[in-house]
Amino acid sequence: MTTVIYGSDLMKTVSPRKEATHARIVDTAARVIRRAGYEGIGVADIMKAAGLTHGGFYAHFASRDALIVEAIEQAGREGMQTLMASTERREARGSSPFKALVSAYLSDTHLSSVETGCPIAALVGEMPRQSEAVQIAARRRVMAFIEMVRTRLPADRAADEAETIASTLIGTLQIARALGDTAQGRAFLSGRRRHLLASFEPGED
Amino acid sequence: MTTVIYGSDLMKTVSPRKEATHARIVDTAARVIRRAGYEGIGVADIMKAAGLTHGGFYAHFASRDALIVEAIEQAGREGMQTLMASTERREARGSSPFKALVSAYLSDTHLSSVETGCPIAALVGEMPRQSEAVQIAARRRVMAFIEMVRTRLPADRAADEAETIASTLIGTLQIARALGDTAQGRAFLSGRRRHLLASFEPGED
DNA sequence: TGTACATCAGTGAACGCGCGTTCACTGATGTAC
DNA sequence: TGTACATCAGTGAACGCGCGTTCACTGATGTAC
Repeated sequence: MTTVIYGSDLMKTVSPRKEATHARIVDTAARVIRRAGYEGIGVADIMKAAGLTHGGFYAHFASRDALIVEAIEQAGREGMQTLMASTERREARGSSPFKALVSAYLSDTHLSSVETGCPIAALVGEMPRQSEAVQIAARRRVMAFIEMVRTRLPADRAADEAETIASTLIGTLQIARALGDTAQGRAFLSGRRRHLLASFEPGED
Repeated sequence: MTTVIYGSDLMKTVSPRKEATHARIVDTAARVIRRAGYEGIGVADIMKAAGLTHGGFYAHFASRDALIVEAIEQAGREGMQTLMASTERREARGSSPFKALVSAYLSDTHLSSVETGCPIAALVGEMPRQSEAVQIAARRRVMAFIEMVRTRLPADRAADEAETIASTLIGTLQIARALGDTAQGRAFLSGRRRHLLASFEPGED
């Protein structure tokens, strides 16, 4: 009778070399999964992109699904960091926290950089079709995103507006990307950006 | 030198029986594609579900991709009809056109019925990865949805608000579905529904 | 410091399977006289 | 109305291919004395 804790490294010591390789595979997968989707992430392709052969995969992960779980967590962390960096640059230039967030999320840069951008916008539609373990990891990312939006809401807004704003941001980016990284997609995005910034905090900044 | 018009039946007469079979395959595909995604739609599975064997497929479609194009068009028509029916029932009970639309789109019924619901919410995230022909068909559905929202906007709202509302509706439904057809997903959905209905047309109806 | 051995990360061939597509065919339906 | 033939919708075996996974192996790194 043993207790198994998924994703934990309890009772196992891993060499620094193996740890680095593992991180390299996950980093690669975190990029590929956003570009190509849950079904576009193949074991052999990922390993090749990480400079390895496919046979070694199962020394690092119990299954393809286990990699996907780690890839989502990594993509979530990385996407949030990138977004925060972009948001803070805008704040430094004088935007309010909320406006900085909206214009960072709905920026042309974010439109083009699917691989390094928000994994929720890239993957939310496919989430209901994933295994339970993957869904749990993905839901955590959704909740984290909503909480981040909440911390940046203007003071006069009700806290439960965060969920609606989060939905709007994600839906808008997805539609803009569906229209293409073209004049049409960029026009859609900038129209929504202007409109959202104007409807919140009117007359300010 | 001949002019080929894709998707057209020009110069070809098709028997009523074959036409009916064709429609049956497309109907099946339009449901499966919303549930299982672009990659979840397999030639053999679709044919089996339509009561046929897979070999006959290519008498009806030039390729799997050609089926997908027709499936999107069918899903778009069907999803829009279903939504309009549900919206009009709400109008008949006294809702404004806009409120009726929002509460129909963000209804618990729509949350559960992926197979017969809005194909944009089901598929928009995968659109950028599709063939050009599929993307064109899908973009047309997106534009049609936005135009439908526009016709139902409250009189005091700027016409360009339709794009933002459409994005919010689609993003909200997707996130609710990602949270699951459970208490959590339904709570998310009803919270957004209430919030949206309150923020538009405040004090009315 | 040097030798002998154990451990371990990564290799590459092989597996079974399901996919999209092709094609020779069959049996039912439609047409000509 | 009946017969002979042509057309045509759908069948089912077969194809080449790429997938996730397994496994015996190799060569490099670490450890003991």
